[in-house]
Amino acid sequence: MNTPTSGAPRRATISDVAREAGTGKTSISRYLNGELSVLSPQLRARIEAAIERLDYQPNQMARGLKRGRNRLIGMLVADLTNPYSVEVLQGVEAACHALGYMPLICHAANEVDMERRFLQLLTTYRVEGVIVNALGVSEETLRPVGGGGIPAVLVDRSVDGLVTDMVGLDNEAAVTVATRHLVERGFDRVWFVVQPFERVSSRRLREAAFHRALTQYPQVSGRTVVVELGDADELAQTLTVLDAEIDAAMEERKKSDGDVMKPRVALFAANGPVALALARHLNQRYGADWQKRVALLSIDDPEWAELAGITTIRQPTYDIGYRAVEFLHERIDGVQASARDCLLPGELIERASTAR
Amino acid sequence: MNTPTSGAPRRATISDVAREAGTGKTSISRYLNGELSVLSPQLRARIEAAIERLDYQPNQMARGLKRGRNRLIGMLVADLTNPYSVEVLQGVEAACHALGYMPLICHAANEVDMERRFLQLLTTYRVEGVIVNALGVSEETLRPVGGGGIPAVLVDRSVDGLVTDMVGLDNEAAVTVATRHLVERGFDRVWFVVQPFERVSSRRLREAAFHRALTQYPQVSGRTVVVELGDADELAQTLTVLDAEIDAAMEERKKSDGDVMKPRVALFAANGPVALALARHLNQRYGADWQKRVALLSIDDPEWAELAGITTIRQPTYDIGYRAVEFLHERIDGVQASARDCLLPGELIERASTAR
DNA sequence: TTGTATGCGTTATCAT
DNA sequence: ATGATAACGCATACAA
Repeated sequence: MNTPTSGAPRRATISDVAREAGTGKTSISRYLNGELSVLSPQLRARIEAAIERLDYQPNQMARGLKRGRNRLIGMLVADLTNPYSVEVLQGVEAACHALGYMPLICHAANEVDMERRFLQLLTTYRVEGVIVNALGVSEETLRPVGGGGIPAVLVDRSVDGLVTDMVGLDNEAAVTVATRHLVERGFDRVWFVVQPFERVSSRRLREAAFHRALTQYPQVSGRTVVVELGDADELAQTLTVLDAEIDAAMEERKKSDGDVMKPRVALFAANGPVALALARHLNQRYGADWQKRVALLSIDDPEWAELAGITTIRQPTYDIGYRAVEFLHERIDGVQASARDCLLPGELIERASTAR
Repeated sequence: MNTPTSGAPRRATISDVAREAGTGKTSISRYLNGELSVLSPQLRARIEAAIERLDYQPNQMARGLKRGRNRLIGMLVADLTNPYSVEVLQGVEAACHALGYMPLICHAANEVDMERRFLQLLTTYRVEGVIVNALGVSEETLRPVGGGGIPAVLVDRSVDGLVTDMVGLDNEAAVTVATRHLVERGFDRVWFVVQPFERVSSRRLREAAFHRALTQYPQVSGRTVVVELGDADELAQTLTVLDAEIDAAMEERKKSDGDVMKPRVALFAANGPVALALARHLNQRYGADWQKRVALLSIDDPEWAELAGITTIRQPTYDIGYRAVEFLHERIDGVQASARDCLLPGELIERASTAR
């Protein structure tokens, strides 16, 4: 019977090492912090040996306590379920690695309570800064960071009343490119599908950009549909209006001499989760060949997009995360610039859905 | 011009509060730790006010240092890109919340170096335990945990030579059910597709279970195909043998009087990532209606599975994460049982791909 | 009921 | 070149 040997045998401390090496703690500390030049080779060797023997590992907590900085930064993610977040995270991790930080990843799981709780928690752990992908609901819950609190940089969305650095997609450009693409491909009815956008800056920006872009193409009719994800039934309900439109377009095509196989209606999903919801719905309603009736284009480029063959705007997620940490790093080092916005360009990935 | 006000104004300490409230630090400490009964209402009020005024928040680092426990546990994830991991994570988070832990999430991104580095890092931060979804490559890198080190519980896979609790899917049962399902649905050529499995226990178990299950059905021909994900070209290369088999089966069907629309070949993906790779490949080679030629069944039930209509075995991911933390909690509390394995049952989700 | 003193594991200051 | 010693912010044994 295998019994994991128990009872943490209390880890060695710096004092233990000092005793083992027959010297004072100061020298050990010096050794640990790379002040090698001031140590005699012999002492240095003894220390090395002692550390080895005791398998000593310095206690970061104690270090942080003394120094006043613990190299911890918080990363608050709204929804890890969204591939976008995970990709950003990879950029964050890479940058942290490069800059010597340890990211404390927190997952709010789309719950405002969680967001608040984690922010508070991060604060008590004295992280040196936070990079937050906010739910965007209330500036109130973000009170501890930014302005008066610890340095913060926002990702993807900004929060009203909170003045901080932020890095995200250049929504205006992305939406413009995407819309033009649809028009050029011959779609004359474009529906922009988005979650409730009043309180989330990126959604709001995208929606606004969509309408602005449309003014360029008077021959195209466009509209915004707001969907509340999460409840599949309610979603289907909301989308009946869309279904009707699609059916109508198909009828028209059949009557005229148009190419029935080429859809005129395009759905423009404001982000990946919306796109997935749409694809599921359409797939269920029209079957596997739903793309013959509607085109689907989405901001965000999740893994399944290629499989489904939908056109997307891929965000520079990795860079977004990386830049965010760089910004934060500067702030932590005390840089005193005014709040900066870093807008990175997206990339149009054209796939079968909107092909000629 | 908005300039984020700078220079952390040094957070208030317990001493500050004591001074502000005109008392000693002990009382503050008592207040913080809920020893309210021992405080006079008046003092208590003064403390409350002082804390409020100074916006005081206890320093967890210092707390942990003193107490010897910081309520931190490490969560080492092999690959956050895999929806499985994220789902497990949600269970972990919920359990942590319930039990008063703060999970320190680390993402190894499939890199052994990262795994080692994070383990080391977690150790220096003196986490009270770790739950690890190991890469499984080497027991060596996991040396600091388990047996002699800090309490650990493994998720999804165990590691040779490392004796610890582990919780994951009941692979044997899952594969048995899945295989039987395929056979009952009339597939007589089943390919089990899996990543290199020698060193990853869950893959190994699944592969073995597949062959064991097959012995029940002599009329079915089955084989294992090993694929190395990540390199699409090499993958396609490897799968040519599969393509040939599929084509051949189709030919046979055409010649005989069988129903050409019903595939006889089924692919059994050992996990979600493999399934996605397969779907992409097939989609590219045979077009959107590839499911008419091959069926696809997968362990893991990612979001896109429903969209694609493939049959899956859904893992009880949330529970896995939750149980893992519970196990860890017991270990931290000093429970001295022998290493436990917790095998949770999967659930067959039948979709169009394998429908009659 | 309240406060004092000591120590957790480190680093920084100041001697030697 | 090396080593006492005093903090860091907090909790606790003990005294009052």
